[in-house]
Amino acid sequence: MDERYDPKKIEPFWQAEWERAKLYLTGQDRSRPKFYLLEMFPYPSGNGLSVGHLHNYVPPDVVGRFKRMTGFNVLHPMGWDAFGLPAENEALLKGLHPKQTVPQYAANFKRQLKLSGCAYDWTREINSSEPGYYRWTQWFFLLLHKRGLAYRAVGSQWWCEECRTILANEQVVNGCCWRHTETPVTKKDLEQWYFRITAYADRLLEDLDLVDWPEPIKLMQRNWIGRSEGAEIAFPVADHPGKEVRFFTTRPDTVFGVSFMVLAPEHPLVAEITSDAQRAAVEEYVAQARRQSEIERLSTVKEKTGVFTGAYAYNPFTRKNIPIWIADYVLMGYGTGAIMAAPGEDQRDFEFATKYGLEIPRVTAPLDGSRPDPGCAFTEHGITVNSGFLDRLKTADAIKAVLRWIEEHRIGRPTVSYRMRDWLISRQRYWGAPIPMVYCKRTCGIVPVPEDQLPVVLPDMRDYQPSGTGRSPLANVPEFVNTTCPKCGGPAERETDTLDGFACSSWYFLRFASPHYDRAPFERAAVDYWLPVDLYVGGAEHAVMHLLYARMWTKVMFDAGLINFKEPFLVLRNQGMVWAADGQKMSKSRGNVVTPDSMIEKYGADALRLWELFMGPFEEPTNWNEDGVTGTVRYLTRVWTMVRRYVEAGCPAGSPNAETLRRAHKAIRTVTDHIERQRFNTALAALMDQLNYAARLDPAAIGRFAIE
RNA sequence: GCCGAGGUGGCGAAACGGCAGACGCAGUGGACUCAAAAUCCACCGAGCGCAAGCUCAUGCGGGUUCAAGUCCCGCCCUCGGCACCA
Repeated sequence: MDERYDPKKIEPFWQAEWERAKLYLTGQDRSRPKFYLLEMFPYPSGNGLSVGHLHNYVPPDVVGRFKRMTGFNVLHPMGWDAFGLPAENEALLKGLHPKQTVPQYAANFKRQLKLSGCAYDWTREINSSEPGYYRWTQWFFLLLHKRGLAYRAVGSQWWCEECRTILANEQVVNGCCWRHTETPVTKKDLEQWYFRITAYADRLLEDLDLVDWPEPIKLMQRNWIGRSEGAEIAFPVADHPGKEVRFFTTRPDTVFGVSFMVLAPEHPLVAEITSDAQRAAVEEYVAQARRQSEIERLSTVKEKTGVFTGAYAYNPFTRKNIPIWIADYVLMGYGTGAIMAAPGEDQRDFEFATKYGLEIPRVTAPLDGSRPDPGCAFTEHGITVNSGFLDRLKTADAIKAVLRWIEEHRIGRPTVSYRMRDWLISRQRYWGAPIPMVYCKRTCGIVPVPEDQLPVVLPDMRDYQPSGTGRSPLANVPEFVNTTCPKCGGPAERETDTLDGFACSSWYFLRFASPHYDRAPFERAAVDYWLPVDLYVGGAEHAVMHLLYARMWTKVMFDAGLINFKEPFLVLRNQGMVWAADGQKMSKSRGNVVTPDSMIEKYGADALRLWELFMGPFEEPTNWNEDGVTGTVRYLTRVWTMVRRYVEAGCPAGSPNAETLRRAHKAIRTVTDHIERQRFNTALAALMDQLNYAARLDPAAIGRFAIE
């Protein structure tokens, strides 16, 4: 044995030894308990992994090793989220092709993870951009289509001018594209494919109770889904027989206080009811609202604007005609795109009414008998007043009474509204799984590609730049586009949009159970054994993207009888973000990136790994600071020295005294407990404490027991 | 604006309502060395004291309790999320 602790000698030797002994292959003995450990699979970037990324991989790796050593069959795989905007944008920026960059970058990630001593079963490596994988992503599209959960619709949708593609709502962050955080998104009208995630809104909400996730993440999902109970009611439009304004409200008890109505500028009724006198002003306002980017809309959030349409609606409760306005504070995408305005009880309506001199009736009085503040709306529940048959009822009872009334008079019904919209999955981009649909030119219309004809292979294209016209670059490949209808054999064209990259990551956790299976996306028996994931680790930034989508797909598969569980990730933990030493994001352009390679060169992989654990609490954000690595190097050196003394003493069997035994047991208990609760920093502290004690003892006094 | 997380030594941080600061980093003194590095030993929140010890300390102000970093009420600050959702 060497004199000194020298990681440069030890680590390559043992890493080669692990590989030779196939030590980290997934256990196959199904009589053992299983543990499926998964980190969110990364998109392979040319920048390689930083020590910040490693904070996502090393602590879970410790859990995996711990579980393996305590008798579990561990599935701990790794793969590449290779399709989608991040990979394609990076390749475009470098003037390269993702078909070359992705495998190259993935190989580098793999090299770094191995260098860092992470114990993955690399025989299960997957890459979502390979036909053997995306074949099944397409298969899932067909499954959703078959189940009525994929549909095509025209709509005004978010468009990123940088990415030159439509984005889903979840992928718009602060009014900007999630990949280009400085580029405001704009609206574009296109016919697009959607997944009906809203059909799962209630189950996505309820089943959050089944999982052990960080509360803030659950809350973000609840808010994103945004369930509201209320009523949908229709008021007739005066002088337009048969026309009515349908609206959603959560406060039907305030109907007697409705003094005007507001439509979203995009509302289809606007063109039909606008009076000649108001037409010019209305059209000008609609055009201006359309031009506005999301950012501009947000920046003017305080000041309400709108225009009178010249039309009136009839309020059957007050039996008065009330003016219909348009305003961009009413959103076409929520409810019905129209509201009843109760300015006495809604602050937004109050501000609007104040600005445009509209009537502000008061129909809810505070419970304590005081008068509402005349300077703002009274938005709390209270006692209904000035409201005919609702007078003197408490808000909750008034709501019930109105619901009965509107159902009796057939002008409305109780209903539930959600903020979440359907998931728009068409991308006008090259680097994704082609949507497996065909448009028959003659008779059959939209036809799904038969399952046995999958994959619809992504054609090779040298020039894969997004066009910006709203059509995917695939539209420029006639051999791809022109095909025959699978139904009638007549001439047909393929769908040229590709699937959102988040489709790939909505089922990858299943693929790892049987990554090479080629008769279905997964082998049922393997999935029944391994799934759901027991510990899932990744960043909180995916709270309402990947995590929501993957939950939805899981429920679809459950409904289709493909799997027997409802939630894919039983336990979720978010590692804290590691910022650079300067408190900023680690990035090449800022020159503040620290790579695992350089750290390992200086201190060794084990010292780096321990420091990743010891830096601070796993789930807390932190700034990178490598001063403390000295401590973990020292710790490893002391362990080395102690073991060497023990070996030099001839490995005595030893006879530990009661105190030594007590301490050893306590340390084992603490370390076990803390690893299981992801308290890696304190688990290591307990080990250091134990070393401080044991290092003072005579080797003969402790024996193998305390050393181990 | 709304929702959430957090605020403890010079620094990273610990702490079932029970001796605040475990474990480390940095620092100070010592041993070893011609010397340095490494290693080992001791000290290491602030103030007073030769010392035993005393006093003050967990963002601020109140409260509950034999006992509060921890529980309750009201503020301040930092970070994260949502952002006119009717």
